[in-house]
Amino acid sequence: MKDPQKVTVFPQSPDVDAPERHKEAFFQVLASIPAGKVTSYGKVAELAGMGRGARLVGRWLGQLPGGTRLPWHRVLNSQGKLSLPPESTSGAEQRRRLMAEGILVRNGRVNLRQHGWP
DNA sequence: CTTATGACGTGGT
DNA sequence: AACCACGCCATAA
Repeated sequence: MKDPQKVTVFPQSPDVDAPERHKEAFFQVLASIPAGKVTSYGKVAELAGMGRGARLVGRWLGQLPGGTRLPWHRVLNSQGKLSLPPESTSGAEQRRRLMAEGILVRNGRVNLRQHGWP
């Protein structure tokens, strides 16, 4: 328990600190995506036990600090397409990083058959 | 309290 | 492949 104050006396209280666990799991999953591989927002959510939290994963990725070491660039949509605008700074950076890991990006998309993880 | 808004996903045209 | 309509869900307005 992170905060003893939140330990409720009500047996059926809502799980109020689920978001904290989710974020924790989210970081762990993100950090475990191997170089040279990619996964999807939905898959990250699933692996982190967030259910249908794909959009939330996207939000959190966008909030990562600029200098993070976490491989945010290895997360694409379920079709293997980069969701970041290709002309944007971050979009170009994502493409650059993927290519640098030996992942071919053609028309803003990568081959999941080849680089999909898990 | 309602609407709008997404680094989303799925299913149908 | 491209588009669209919904569903989803936390946040913002």
